[in-house]
Amino acid sequence: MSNSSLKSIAKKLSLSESTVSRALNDYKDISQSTKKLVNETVVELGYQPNIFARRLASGNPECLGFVIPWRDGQLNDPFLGELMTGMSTALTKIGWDLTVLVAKSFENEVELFKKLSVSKNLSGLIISRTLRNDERFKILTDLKIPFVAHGRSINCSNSSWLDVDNESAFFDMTKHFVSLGHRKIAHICGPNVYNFSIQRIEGWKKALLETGIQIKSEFLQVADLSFDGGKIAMDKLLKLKDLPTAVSCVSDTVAMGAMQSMRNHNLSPGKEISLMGYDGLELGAWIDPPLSTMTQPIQTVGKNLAEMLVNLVDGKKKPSELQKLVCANILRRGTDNPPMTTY
Amino acid sequence: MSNSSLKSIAKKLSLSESTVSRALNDYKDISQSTKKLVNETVVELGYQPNIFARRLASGNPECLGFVIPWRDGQLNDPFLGELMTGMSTALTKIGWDLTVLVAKSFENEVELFKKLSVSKNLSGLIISRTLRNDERFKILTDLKIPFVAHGRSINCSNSSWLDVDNESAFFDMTKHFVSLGHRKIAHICGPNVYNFSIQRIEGWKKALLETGIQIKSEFLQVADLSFDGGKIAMDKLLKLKDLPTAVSCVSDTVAMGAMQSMRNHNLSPGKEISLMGYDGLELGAWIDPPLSTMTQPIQTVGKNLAEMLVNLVDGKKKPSELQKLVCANILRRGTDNPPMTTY
DNA sequence: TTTGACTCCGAAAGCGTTTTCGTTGAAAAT
DNA sequence: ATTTTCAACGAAAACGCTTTCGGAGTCAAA
Repeated sequence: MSNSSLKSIAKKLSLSESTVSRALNDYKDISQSTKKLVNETVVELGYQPNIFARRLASGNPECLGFVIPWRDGQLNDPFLGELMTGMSTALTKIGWDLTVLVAKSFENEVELFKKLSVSKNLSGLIISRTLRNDERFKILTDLKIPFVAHGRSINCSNSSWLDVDNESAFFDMTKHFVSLGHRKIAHICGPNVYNFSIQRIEGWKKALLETGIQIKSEFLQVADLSFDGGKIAMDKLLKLKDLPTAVSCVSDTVAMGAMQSMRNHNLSPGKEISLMGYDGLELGAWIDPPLSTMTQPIQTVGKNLAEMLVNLVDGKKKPSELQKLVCANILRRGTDNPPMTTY
Repeated sequence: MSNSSLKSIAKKLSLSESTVSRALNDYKDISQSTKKLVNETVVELGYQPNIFARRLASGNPECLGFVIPWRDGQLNDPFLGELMTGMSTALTKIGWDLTVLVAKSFENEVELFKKLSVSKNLSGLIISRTLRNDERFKILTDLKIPFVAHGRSINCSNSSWLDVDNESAFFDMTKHFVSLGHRKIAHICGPNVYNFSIQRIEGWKKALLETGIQIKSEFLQVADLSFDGGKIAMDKLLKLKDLPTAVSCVSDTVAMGAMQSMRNHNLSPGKEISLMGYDGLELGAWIDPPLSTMTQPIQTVGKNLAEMLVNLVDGKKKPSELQKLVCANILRRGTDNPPMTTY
């Protein structure tokens, strides 16, 4: 039971090991009847292949690496669990493994890539937190390491990626404010090193443009992707003579900082000024008032990322053929309301 | 460079592969001089061993599995990233891998254990979210799978674990309230299926006992480990004729629910009633007023967990010799203050 | 009848390590 | 001078699977 090998199955069926192996791997030069026979004895003996022998012989590590994002020291990504669960469930189905890698810095990450390219311990890599101009795309491509990125970059057209449609998400959010009656809609964006920052700004702008609202440059504030960043940015907005009635925030964290700033100015979030975040953090529901936001199906994203990478490794698809955009959805909680005075 | 093997090193040094292998593994029947020579050519050729060949031959997977906690559907554990980073950094040092496993249910988890015990793909397991009476301890022991638990259980004395000293943490928290002048100190605990719930209650009780404060049963409220759970529990506390002046909460999440309840009753958290959470969630600092809490060094915990398991796998220690208690520290933010009226 | 095509399977050579066991030569002991 | 000891290394068999190649057998086409 515990130590069943190809040999034991072969002996039991009076077949050769190679036939059994090819039967298990669904080779076409094995008859259906023996395949059936082999599969039956496999379950009977509780056979599980030795993955290390298989990986050694086949040259395929059957193992995907997920590079834990390190930037900003913001390791406490609440989505990691869900994301990795999605990946893992997709992989266990086909008997592959998911291993995690950490890089403490950019240099560290590149060094890790180089090591991997010679050791070939991993079939492919999933990277995340992509930058506007992310060198990793070129580096990994040059090193011939198959990878798919969670997020896009300026130079990702020949690579494989999965991303949220940031632009349409913030287009939708802004349009939502418009439909509530808002006309003075500000946006707190993130640092422009991040690709999604730029795209989210674009979505906001596009919605205003389409609605015929003039884009006022003072209504666009850059913030660090942190609570304090959001607070500082909102402070600036509140110094304007002509205040916005709604604020679209690049992330929930930033939005919560913005809410803090509003309270400091004796304003009630969602009352004098509406606001929305992005990410769908659960904790946004725990504050008062609960933060409206936008969500995405993280677990599905993880599953897709893994599946895309497997297809890439198997050579079934080219990187440029594996690009996927998913949608975010508005989650109304409490901070998106009609303006108090209509203009 | 890319395809250097033991053979290439052996050829270059006019040694046999076996000698090179033993030199690399620091066998004592290899002279210091050749060891030095081998190690030099290793860096020169950029040699990296094929881990699959090594794992096949040695029979040691050199790979640890981390079972992602699934209970409560509460996958969004903000600590996962840090925890796994700690584990991974400890493992990369010795060339081991960390792979993640997910189980959707208890049955699913047991099934996974059984598979692992025959496939032997992993050297050992790290489990977390331990229950008061956690069957996994016995199951894994019976299956002879080396493991270390993040958290204790009633039957863990012969197993390896690492846990926070929950009792002294809540002892400290309660004593802290006492030193601020509080005498009416309630505790919102978690479901008693969790081991830490019981221990935290003990800490609270012990501190009251030592201070000579009578323990009132109505000052102990059970709550689900969620925002809503905390809210409901606090609602009950606020129905008492004799209100507490301080509330010790089993977790930050619960504490935030409690704060919501207080606001609903027109009470300001940290003013009429002080309260503290536990976990050190960053977001506790983002709300108003910022939540006082207790923290622990998660990354170190992850590192320790991995190191303990490696020692266990190597057979250097017995499970019962690998048990570690770490301390949590008070983090004052804003909700722990002296009582408004002294008694 | 011969040739060819096709199906199904076995033999055997890997994959790159580890590890046991035996051997060699030199130094130490007798 | 002979034996014993010991340090340092090589030979070779594993580890359990994959994959190429060729061969046997069957059947239809020539």
